[in-house]
Amino acid sequence: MSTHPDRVSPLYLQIAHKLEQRIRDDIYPVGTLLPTEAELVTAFQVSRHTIRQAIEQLKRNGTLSARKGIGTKVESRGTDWRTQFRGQSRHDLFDFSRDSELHFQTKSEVTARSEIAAEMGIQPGRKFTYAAGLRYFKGEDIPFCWNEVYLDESVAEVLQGVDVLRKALFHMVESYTGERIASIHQELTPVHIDEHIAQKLDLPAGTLALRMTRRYLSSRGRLLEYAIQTLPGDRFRYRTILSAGEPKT
Amino acid sequence: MSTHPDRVSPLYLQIAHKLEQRIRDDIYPVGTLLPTEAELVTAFQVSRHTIRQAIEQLKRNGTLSARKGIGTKVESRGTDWRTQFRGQSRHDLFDFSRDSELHFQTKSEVTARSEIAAEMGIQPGRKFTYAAGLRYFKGEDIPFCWNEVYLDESVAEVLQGVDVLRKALFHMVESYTGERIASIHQELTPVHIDEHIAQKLDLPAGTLALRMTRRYLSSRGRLLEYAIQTLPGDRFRYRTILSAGEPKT
DNA sequence: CGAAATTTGTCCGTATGTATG
DNA sequence: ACATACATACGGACAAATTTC
Repeated sequence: MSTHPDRVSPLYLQIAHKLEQRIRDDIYPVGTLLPTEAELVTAFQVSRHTIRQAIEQLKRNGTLSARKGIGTKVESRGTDWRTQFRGQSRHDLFDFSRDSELHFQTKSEVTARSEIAAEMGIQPGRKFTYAAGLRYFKGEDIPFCWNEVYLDESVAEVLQGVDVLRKALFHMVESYTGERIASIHQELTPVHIDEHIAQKLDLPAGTLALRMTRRYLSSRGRLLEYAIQTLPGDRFRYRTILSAGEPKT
Repeated sequence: MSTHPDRVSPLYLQIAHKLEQRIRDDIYPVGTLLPTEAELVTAFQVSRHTIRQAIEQLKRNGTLSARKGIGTKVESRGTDWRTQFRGQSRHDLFDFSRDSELHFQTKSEVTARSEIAAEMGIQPGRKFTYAAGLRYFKGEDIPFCWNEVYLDESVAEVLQGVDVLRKALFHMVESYTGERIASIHQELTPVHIDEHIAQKLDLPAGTLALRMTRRYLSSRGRLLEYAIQTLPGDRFRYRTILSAGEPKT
């Protein structure tokens, strides 16, 4: 019926988000059991397959866990990006970009000088497009992160005319070049927010933060994108889940 | 050793393993496309759903990636997280168990009270063995990290009589129980080092640091070990590679 | 102790949507 | 315009683990 061809996210993701929300709202408190799959099927009026896909998502990031004969348990409300950033695979970066928006404030052409070149791990002198701005969660007014990006001149075009970014930038780079980003090198360090950024984020200077840098490399090892995020530490945790190959049985 | 020989693993896992093997054997070399799902269906004589479950597994750990209209690409030779503990740089946190030693200073029996229980994600009242000490790189005199460990009483024996730890504790737990640690939940936050720890590390109080917590869970979801590391931020960075291609330093 | 009910896990079949070439 | 290939979504059936009676 309502054939709305609007580019909506898949059903199972919509349901995953609704479940997350209900967990955050303590409708499904941590430590309790989720309604059974059958109940969710009738509640959401979708197939069991779709429900299981949604639950699968949330199991993967540690929000839920399930056991045969028992049910599905709420393990944490950790999927709120405001309090926990999960990172383990490219996919998590997609999720992150989809749930937030990056509003650029400045853009310029720069040449990497020695210090920043060393930080980026490249030879000095290469040209980049630099862009920086605030990242907001969709539907919120308060920025949660200061975001800087260096984009290699060979792919700088993808940012032309873009004021608000709603997708993962590296995915746009992939589409543009037709080549896949082969690896992403990520670093985390604790920092004090400097005055300039503190002002943007409306925080006192010197606040604790995580500084996350990512180097996006092509399959030939060329640095195509370098991104820096400054994440206030009182509101953020970086979280990963390392899981062994063989699940329970 | 072979305790449960007659337990059959699910079809999709068997297929996932076969695919992994073929990738390791260069039958499906890195960088090439896997046979299409339809071809795999006829090759393995299972439903497409099962093939997709197998591929799903391998996409999750970065072995495969897929794009609509194109195909499924072999990204790397499958590695579970155990192998990521090896072959990293000296400053990578995953190196700890191999390159460093943990010298315990205190050990005691504790009962998890509400605050710490909430932090650990368990019910209050459970008993643990608490141990804490300094971690040194092998051959160095200066400690680089304050390390605290909570060990569930069911496995507390592994620490008895141990003053210096040279192996990964969770490996010892696995050997002791014969059960594999199924997942590790890791969190990173920026902190100021408190006076007590600063003294141990010979640093001024208030120094920037990374606080890393790890929750080691059995396949049943039971918390067996909880570890906290406080890492001075001026000397350390947390590095990871997402969706790793070959890490050719 | 055993049988039944409950709940998640696995597996199959089918159809349609969407991005790519 | 068309074929290809993965993504999403529906349906049903039985297996395996657990709790309940």
